[in-house]
Amino acid sequence: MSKAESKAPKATEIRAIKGTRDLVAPEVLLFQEVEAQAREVFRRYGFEEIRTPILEPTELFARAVGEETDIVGKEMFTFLDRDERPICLRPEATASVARAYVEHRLWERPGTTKLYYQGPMFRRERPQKGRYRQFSQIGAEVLGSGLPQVDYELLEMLWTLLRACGLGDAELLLNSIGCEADRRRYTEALRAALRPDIERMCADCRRRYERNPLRVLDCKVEADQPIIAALPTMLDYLDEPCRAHFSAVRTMLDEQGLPYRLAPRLVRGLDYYRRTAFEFVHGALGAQNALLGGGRYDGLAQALGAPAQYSEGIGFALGEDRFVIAMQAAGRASPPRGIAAYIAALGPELLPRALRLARELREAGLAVEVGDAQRKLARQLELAARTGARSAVILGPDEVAREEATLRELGTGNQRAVALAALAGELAQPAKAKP
RNA sequence: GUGGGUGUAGCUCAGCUGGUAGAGCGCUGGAUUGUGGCUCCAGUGGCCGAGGGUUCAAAUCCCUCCACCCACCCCA
Repeated sequence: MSKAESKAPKATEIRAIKGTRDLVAPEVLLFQEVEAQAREVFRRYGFEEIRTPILEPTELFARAVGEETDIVGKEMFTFLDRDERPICLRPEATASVARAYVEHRLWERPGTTKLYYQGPMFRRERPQKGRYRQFSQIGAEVLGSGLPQVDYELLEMLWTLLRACGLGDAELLLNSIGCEADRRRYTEALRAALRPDIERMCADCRRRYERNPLRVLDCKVEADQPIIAALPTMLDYLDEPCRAHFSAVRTMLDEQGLPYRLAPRLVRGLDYYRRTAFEFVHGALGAQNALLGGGRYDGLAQALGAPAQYSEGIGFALGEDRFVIAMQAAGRASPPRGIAAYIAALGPELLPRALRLARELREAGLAVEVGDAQRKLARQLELAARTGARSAVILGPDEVAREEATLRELGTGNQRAVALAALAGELAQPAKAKP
């Protein structure tokens, strides 16, 4: 290459779009881990997977999540399709699941509908720790039952999942935000209680006072706290059915010994929530401390076209990106690569034999890596050790002449001659012994 | 959308009051012929985020822009 060429201006590097990122090892292994644990736990609780489109009509979220919410109002990636219809990248999946529930009349199938999902969601917010414009959620929804026991079982399932992932030290915050009428009465009560003090509160609270007084409750400004502490609590405004429902859920949690903290100030941001609302928080997450949130949304399915008697629902969404941060903070290590054997052939003329051996071992179910046969043995062994292989299979002219290989355990350095035909069996042993 | 912080080799960072760049790790090769994780040696690699200004001279001072991070709002 000439100097002129090397000095040519470099094309500007193409980079991932703001708020999106590439996930590679070791991080991606933890994502796989959460997903695997979730699948297993969900299976035990009778959930089946649903895969809904990433693209949806914008209208769906406007109707289900609420026109006035931040998510719909300013955070959706929405655009006009070629036929001029507004479509968007889904900002969450509960609305999609409810849409599918209605579209396929899933209530006509026997039993309660229990569905889980996993996949990317999109919100156009300013990125920060644990918050991305494309992020992954795992969630589950129970549709067609309003029994308190369903709420209880869902929370129990979540505790199981958290523990399986090493996050048993998370905290469950629990509240009931009542039904629509309760919320209206409470909102009025809040406004009335705030009226004398509102001028002394922070600018955000003054704005919330107008738009959504419930939000005043989770204001973090120190000076406002005494005022907030004196405000009436939602729980005093629940009507009898809502109060009974909430009390039944709490009784079950107490009976079964599952911990939670009553959080009368916990408010959910999406319009469709009713009654039970919850959040699991974890200390490792900085400002975005919600690992997972959810609640009951009776009536959502009806708003999308389901018959009233089948429109009860409850679900949650778990932020995988945040979950993984918490797992790392909890010292959860990524699982090792698990290469069973690294084949080191000595010289290019032995490469075909090495490839054949690798093929046989792989057919036997073993993870195998083949080294560069032109490199000297020391180098190949070094790479073998550093890629995390459990053992090296040395294939030199001497060994091959006897239809053998030298099997070297990389942890201990012990090695011995093994017949090529017996290698698969030998390599499979330690894997079985592993916990 | 608003605030604050940071931008120097692939990564983590040094470069004081201006004189066109360094370390550690990594990567490549070597320390006699087939044995790694240690050590030693050598090599590789940077228009010092971009553009403009001040100056004899700028990674270092000034301005603008951009990117990333953190926080607010809100949420998973």
